Amino acid sequence: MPAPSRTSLPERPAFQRALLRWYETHQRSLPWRKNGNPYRILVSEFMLQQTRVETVIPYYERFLKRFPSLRDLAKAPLQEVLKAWAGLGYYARARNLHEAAKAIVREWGGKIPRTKEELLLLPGFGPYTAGAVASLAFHQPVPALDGNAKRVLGRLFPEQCDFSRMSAKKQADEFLAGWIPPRRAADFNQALMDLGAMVCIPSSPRCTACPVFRFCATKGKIPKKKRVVRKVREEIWAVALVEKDGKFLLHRKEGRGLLSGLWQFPSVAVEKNQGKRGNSQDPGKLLEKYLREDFGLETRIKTSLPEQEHLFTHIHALMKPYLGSLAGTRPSFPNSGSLRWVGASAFSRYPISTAMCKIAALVGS
DNA sequence: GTCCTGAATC
DNA sequence: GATTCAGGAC
Repeated sequence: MPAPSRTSLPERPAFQRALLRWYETHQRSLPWRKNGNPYRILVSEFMLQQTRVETVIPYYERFLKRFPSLRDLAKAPLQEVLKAWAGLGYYARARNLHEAAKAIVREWGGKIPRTKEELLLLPGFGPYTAGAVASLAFHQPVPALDGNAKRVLGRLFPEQCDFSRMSAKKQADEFLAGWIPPRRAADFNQALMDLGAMVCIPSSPRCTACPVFRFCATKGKIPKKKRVVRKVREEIWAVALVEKDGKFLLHRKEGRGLLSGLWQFPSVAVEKNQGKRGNSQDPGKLLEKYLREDFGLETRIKTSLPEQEHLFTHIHALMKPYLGSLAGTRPSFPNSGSLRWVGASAFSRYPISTAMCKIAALVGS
């Protein structure tokens, strides 16, 4: 393969010195940076996928108290892991982290693999997370390009690191590999990310505070970011608050889709174009039908409660909550694995999404 | 395309 | 109050 282009680029040692010197005095003080513990770094990197530092910190602290070691995490039930994750979003990350911990115990004797290639084989590890753990925890000289670092490189070296081009992604990775000081890989990668977070910010970068301004090709000129037009679909969810003796029916969502593994009040999607040609779309009736067919429960859905809205990346959900009760003469009282009667004060013992917490709040929690 | 949430900004 | 933004893996 051709060597990365090194023509018309700054002296690497000078660039590295400038960046590392800045990092020594300006680095962010983050809980997972305190003692270089690979497990703590691994947990933080999973939480930091698609999630901002300030959001992660309280979850991180609680998670580490609950699962102090990789083996603690590996032997815990998924439900416990999800409970510690509830509210943080992107719950596949929690599943992947749990699966990865189990795989590391099973296949690596509980020792986190040290190389990017080995880490990439584990669930939930993509190029960034594998590079981050390999470099930050094990000081391997490999790239770890998060959104911040990509923006920094895209501005510093737009020719070599044009991340708008798909084909250039690999090229940029190889380019960066040649710039990592072999003995300071962790500091160098973190310096790029911190620079992106604090100085080379998305809009109005603070170029006067930049330690590598003299190496920068664009001098803060913001490259036009491609507008990501994502289409959001509107959904209406009928949500059943079935009450019995002060307890409510909770249901664990199965599968691998949206909010799977988390507990919710039994819900069904309602067609939007209701009312036309009498296609029975009364939310209450739909819920009764759903509860009867899927859980064998005869219920009476009654009062409607105030609608709640929740916005996901790709779904704009309007939740219509209804109070209901059991109707059958037989006391059907399912407390199976995925169906429970739970008092409002005990909701917090279950992993419940932020969306469903809005519903839970209606009946006091 | 699917998967989430909270903060920033209009 | 509604929209945008920020952040990776599969």
